[in-house]
Amino acid sequence: MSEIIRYYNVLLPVVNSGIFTYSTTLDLKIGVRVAVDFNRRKITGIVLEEIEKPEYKCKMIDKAVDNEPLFSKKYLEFILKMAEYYHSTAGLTLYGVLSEKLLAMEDAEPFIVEKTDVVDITYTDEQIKAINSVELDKFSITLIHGITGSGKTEVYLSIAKKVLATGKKVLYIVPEISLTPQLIELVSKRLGYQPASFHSKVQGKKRASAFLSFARGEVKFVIGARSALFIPTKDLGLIIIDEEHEISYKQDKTPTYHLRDMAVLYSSILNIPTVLGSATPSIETINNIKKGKYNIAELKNRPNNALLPQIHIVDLKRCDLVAGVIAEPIFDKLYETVRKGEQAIIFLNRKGYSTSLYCKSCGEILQCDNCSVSVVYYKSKGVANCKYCNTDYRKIVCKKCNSVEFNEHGIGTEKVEEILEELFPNKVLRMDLDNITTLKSLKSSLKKFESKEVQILIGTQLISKGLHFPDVTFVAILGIDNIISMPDFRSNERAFQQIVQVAGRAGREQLRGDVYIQTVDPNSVIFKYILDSDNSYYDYELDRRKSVGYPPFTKLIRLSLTHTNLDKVRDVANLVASTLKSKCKNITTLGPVEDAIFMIKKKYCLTILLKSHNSINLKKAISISLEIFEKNKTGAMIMKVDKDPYKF
DNA sequence: AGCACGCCGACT
DNA sequence: GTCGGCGTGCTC
Repeated sequence: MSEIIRYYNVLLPVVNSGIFTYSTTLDLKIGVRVAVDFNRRKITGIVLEEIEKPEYKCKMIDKAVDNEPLFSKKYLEFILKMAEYYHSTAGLTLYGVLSEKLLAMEDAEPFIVEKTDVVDITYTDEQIKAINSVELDKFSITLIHGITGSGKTEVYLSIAKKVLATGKKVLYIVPEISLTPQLIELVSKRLGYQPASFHSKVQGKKRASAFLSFARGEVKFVIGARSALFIPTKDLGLIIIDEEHEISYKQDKTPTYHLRDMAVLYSSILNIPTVLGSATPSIETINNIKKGKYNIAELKNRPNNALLPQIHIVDLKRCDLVAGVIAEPIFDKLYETVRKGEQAIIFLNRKGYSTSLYCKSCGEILQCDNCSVSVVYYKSKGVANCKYCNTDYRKIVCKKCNSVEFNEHGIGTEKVEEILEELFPNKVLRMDLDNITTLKSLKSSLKKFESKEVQILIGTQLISKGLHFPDVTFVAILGIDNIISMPDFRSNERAFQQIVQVAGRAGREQLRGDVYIQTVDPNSVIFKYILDSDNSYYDYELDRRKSVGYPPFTKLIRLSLTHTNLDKVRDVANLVASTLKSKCKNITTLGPVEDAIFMIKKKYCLTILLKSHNSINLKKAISISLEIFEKNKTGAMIMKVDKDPYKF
């Protein structure tokens, strides 16, 4: 008797649809991984469904990797819906969220969970109310809107413990790995064991082990970055998203998904709760609360009755600068803080020594050879660097007049460090992505500041959130004008969030904090709302977005076209835009326009922006665009479709 | 995205 | 006569 041949659709981590049919004599369950031959290479895919014998010829499955499904049906449904939402393909989406390597991994060491001592705390009434407001046995989204230092983490962990008690698993997502040393310690104290962590710095065997152990349900609690959402966790019962407003939750490269939105989608499919937390929620989330889609619980006080810091706006036009960098009133206050033996944080959103260099003889600004941006000067390394293509320029020569003498312009953290080190020797520490490259360097820097070995911490957004230092009483924000002046409809939201988050580092315990912000535009509307310290900012911003027709009141799609040949990419972009303008009158088509950074890595970048209230109309427009593009593109021309874009 | 095929210029 | 540059096309 001959064996029965079955046909399965297999999801492969490749572009185009990613769904291909293979035959086998095996009886396979949906969600098991299989090794197959695809276009002359061996890859691992996931069984999606059994189908009737197709008309075309299929290859045989080489072998089944798992006996029992590693991926649930709901997980696969999630990937398919995610692909649909972002106008992408299931194959490319899978490729983007799980590396081929991780997918192909056959076995890994079990993850070892280290036990720790449990330290319980008592909760405030507000915290108890927030904890009890989350319904645990069904889909719901709850925002914990708590001021900085109000103990949001304790609320998440208490909810997590309730879910863990039912045998289900918990995923805790944080925006940056920098938050985790202090956080992991706290989580261990509450749970009684070390949580597994999963992020880009966990690689190789450790990554495989964390992935597989969580997928098989052996690990109950994982702290991770964005990518952790895509571990096919067994019996997931709760997703926590800390700092839900963080823009780093939006992934730049394809698939350009937003972590928060995908967590909401996934938890609706799984029928489980998601808890969002922030002191400065995104406009999108506040709008969803107003529409009744999300719930909210508020924490308006700090547990130890610590007061929120006092905020002072300093007009740069009306005061002298110390070393050309820091407003004199801010410097005086810093001096006093150090003298009293307290600690200070100086926040500046630019790393390096100077943000640009210009020629002493002809005034030409030094630009990167491959990208249309000015290069950042690093005095300590003696190089100028382009942050887009990462080229280092060691010999710095003016392209226009061959001069080798340059002036610095625009201040970075390295320069602030140099100035303050001279004024306060051995009391200054700098933390940015240049000197914090490993978890070890992060931990040792944090320890230096925690132990009060140094009194002044200078840093970029790396230090803006989640860190808790009891003796910081003074915070200075130097570069807020850089954020406010960005040509982006979200720039004032970002400035608001940045100020409130950084300010929240001050006076978290007994000592009251002071926050000083220096700006050339003290009348900017943003400062009015920060000084008001209620939530009227959100009403103002929602009104403004509505009146100018921006998200969350419309949907945006950004088409970005790139190619080495400007004429060719411009022709195609013009053709796509003009076709949309004539064929899709029910949406607004803007552009094409040259990007703010017109050339990156020798490729020209053009943007077409699509805007509409109606996602079906947008969907139609995208398929028309893709069709026109595919017909007319030449060579390696790329058109990226970015739904709900964050960068312009 | 890979990967191979194929067509043309440069070099032994 | 052959090596290899990269434009083109395909993947059950």
